[in-house]
Amino acid sequence: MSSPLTPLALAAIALLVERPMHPYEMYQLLLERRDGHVMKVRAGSLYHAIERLDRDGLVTAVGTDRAGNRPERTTYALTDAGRSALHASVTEMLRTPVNEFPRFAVALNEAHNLSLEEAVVLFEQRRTALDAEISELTTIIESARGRAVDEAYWFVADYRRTVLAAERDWLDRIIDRLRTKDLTWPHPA
Amino acid sequence: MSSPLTPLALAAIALLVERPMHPYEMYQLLLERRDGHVMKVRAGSLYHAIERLDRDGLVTAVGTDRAGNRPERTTYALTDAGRSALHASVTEMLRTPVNEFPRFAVALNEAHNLSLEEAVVLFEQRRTALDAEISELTTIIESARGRAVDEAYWFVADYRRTVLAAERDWLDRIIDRLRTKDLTWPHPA
DNA sequence: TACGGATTATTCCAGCCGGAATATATCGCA
DNA sequence: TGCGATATATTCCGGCTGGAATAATCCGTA
Repeated sequence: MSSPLTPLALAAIALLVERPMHPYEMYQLLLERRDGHVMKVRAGSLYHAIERLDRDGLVTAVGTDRAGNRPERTTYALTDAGRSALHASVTEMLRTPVNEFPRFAVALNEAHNLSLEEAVVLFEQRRTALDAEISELTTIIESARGRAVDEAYWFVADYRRTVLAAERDWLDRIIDRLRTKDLTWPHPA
Repeated sequence: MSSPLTPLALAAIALLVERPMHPYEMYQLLLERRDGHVMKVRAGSLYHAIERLDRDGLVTAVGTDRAGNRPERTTYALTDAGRSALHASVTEMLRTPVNEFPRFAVALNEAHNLSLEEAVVLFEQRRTALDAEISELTTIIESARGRAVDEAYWFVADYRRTVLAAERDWLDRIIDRLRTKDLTWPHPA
């Protein structure tokens, strides 16, 4: 019926599987659980996402409460349609790879606008930055292992690390081949 | 001054390095050169992008011509500011890795909402689809090699293939571990 | 030569995102 | 007890994307 759920919409629905809550509570939980590593978590976007879910009948307002004179908080609950949408979305997103056009590929495609020397330096800098990210992910993974968390809750970190490591290794090969002039480069700009 | 160039804006500027042209001509060239493999090429977005580049002084209208009674076509040329912006953007995009939050990672993060059996099937289907994409990329690479094109013009395909292969290998390991129950899965929904 | 379909070329609109603005309440501390 | 800083909670607005609408011309063909 509707287009596939946006990441934030999916996350919101997944939280409502646990229990009804209001948007700001979801926002806090997403930050606490470090979902920011996997998607962009912005309060503004979250409110918009929930508004759409409500409009489309995937969640429903179950009441408002008010603490002090703060704005009313609307509590939302999951509907059956929402539960199906979660299942359908996750299924589809796992099953089908889609090219999401990473910016790095765009840059590679235009890299010939730079000189070979410039490119080598930039590739080296990227390589270093990737190593740092990979280390961070390793720390996260070790910590989760230590706390004996079910692997299904953190294997996304292992996935990310694997892919980043592959990019780093590719960069290493390219840098080496650029240095030895094994890889031909067009006349610099 | 302005925020980093969008992929389409970058591509437009890169085309104007060759010679001045009008938007539709850029659009055709982008399709011809298969830039659609690296970014989303939509005519509507391209016109918007060029409008912004013009507003920001990175390109400038150098005249209009008219063939028959068709709408006037405005030809654009690159400015010095545009040339610098191209260089700066490519430099920055090559140098600094940014997490772009791939949808697959989002789905992995919510995969525990499915049963282990469902997940295995979906992972297998994804694995198969990835193999097909990898083959396609290999064909493209072989063809470019055969035509002795400078490698800098197609190494983005090699990059994509490398990353996809890493994802496939990761999936293979996960599928195997799920089958042998080596990887623990939370109580299914 | 009349017609339909593809090509050429651009504009428009609705949707999503995200930074900023807004407004109140609470807490630490001097 | 008064003050600023931070947390709570939501709304707003501007920007980018992309599908659809629009419109004229060209081309093949019957």
